[in-house]
Amino acid sequence: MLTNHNEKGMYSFNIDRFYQNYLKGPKLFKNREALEPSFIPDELPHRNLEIEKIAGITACALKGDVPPNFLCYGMTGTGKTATVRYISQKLAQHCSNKPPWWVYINCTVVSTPYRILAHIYNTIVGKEKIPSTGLPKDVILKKLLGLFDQHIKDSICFLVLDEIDILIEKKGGNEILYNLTRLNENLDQCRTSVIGISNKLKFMEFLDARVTSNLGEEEPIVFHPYDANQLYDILKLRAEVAFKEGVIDDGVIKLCAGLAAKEHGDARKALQLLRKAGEIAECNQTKKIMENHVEKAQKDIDKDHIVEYIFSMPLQAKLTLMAIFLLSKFTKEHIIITSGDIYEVHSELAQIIPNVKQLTHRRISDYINELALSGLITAVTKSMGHYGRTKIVKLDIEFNLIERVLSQVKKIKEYRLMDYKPIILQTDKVKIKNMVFKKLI
DNA sequence: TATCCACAGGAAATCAGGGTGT
DNA sequence: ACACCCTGATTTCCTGTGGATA
Repeated sequence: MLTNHNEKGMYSFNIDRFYQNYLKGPKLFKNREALEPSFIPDELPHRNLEIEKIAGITACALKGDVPPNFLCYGMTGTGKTATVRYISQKLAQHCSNKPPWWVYINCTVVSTPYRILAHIYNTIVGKEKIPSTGLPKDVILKKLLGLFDQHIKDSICFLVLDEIDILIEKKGGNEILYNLTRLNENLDQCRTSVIGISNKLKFMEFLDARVTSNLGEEEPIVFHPYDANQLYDILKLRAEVAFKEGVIDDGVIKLCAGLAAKEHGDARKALQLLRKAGEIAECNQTKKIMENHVEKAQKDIDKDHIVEYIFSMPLQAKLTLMAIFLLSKFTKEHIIITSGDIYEVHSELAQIIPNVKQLTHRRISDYINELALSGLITAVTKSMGHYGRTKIVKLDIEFNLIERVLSQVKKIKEYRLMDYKPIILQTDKVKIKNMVFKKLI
């Protein structure tokens, strides 16, 4: 990422010269898409066992029979989605009559029962026929059944539910899965089959017994993380497609593979690393991708994730983070920040910005948990004995980075919150409490 | 040893904002 | 205009709790 100049205007970036030089520089990429997560290569190394199993389960679709529902487990970047997509391509190639339909549903994006039904319907029709809200669920289900029989006559439709675990956490999740897994009972002309893809191995425990029996007809297929050597093979193949000849050495690919292997063998991450390294090298106008580009890429990716994540949070979550930031900013010693403090400061901030509601303890508590889950902060519940039970919160990423990101948030900039000193910190309340707490810890 | 603090965090209710069909 | 639907954010109500202190 290129640095923007800040409000003090010390650094200014000449975009025209940058583009001119960039165009003059060497071109490293041949086919950048090959490093995208959506890209399906001609072969998937080290997933033979999984491919074999899924092919076995789904083969009967070729003869017009209904494949059983099944599940794929494995951590992010272990090739679950890619394998399923790969199978779908191959199946279509070998189908003599009507190839099966495939509807992909990413449950992080399409995350409610209503929207899943609407998404399936709209995908099959190819148009936005069902509105984003408004109709009763059972009405849509009926419409969908009608559509299946009409539109997919004498064929099979695979419903792929990616990140299916997200669904279970929400209310109505079990119900929609139950409905989807027994669609066939209400269909005459067409048959459906559900493929669930999950990151969490434990998610079956949260399923209803009725759903488990529908979905667990087959042994789940487990995708194990890649090791460094396997990641190397994957990267090597993709790099050959993505980069021009001689642009990247084996050593650099090995480095990417090694770094990604440390993070539970995530192939998606490895590919991202490789692409970013290529982009950095291209920006630097070097002819080859070097190891230092990979190192820089690694740092950039981490930072980009953080920045992107913070920007994507709702305003109230940003203000909660802001409260934590201010608490750590205005206290010289290493102070102990509790959920109570955060609530107080957040309330102050909410009063400064018009049309921002002051939230309850309960809600702030949830936001703190979300921030902790995302890795921006650490929050540990601790009992202070007579002084009650609370959460002790600590910022977990670079102070400067948080400062930089938060200061770009519109409302925070508009109301000059970066320099705001919370009233609670102007009293001795926090200080006194901290003296007691420090002794206890 | 009972007490009591300052919350944690689950469950259900409520509200607002998007929509529908009649 | 009206009754009703779905969703996401938040509130309300609630019970639970670790351990210093009286």
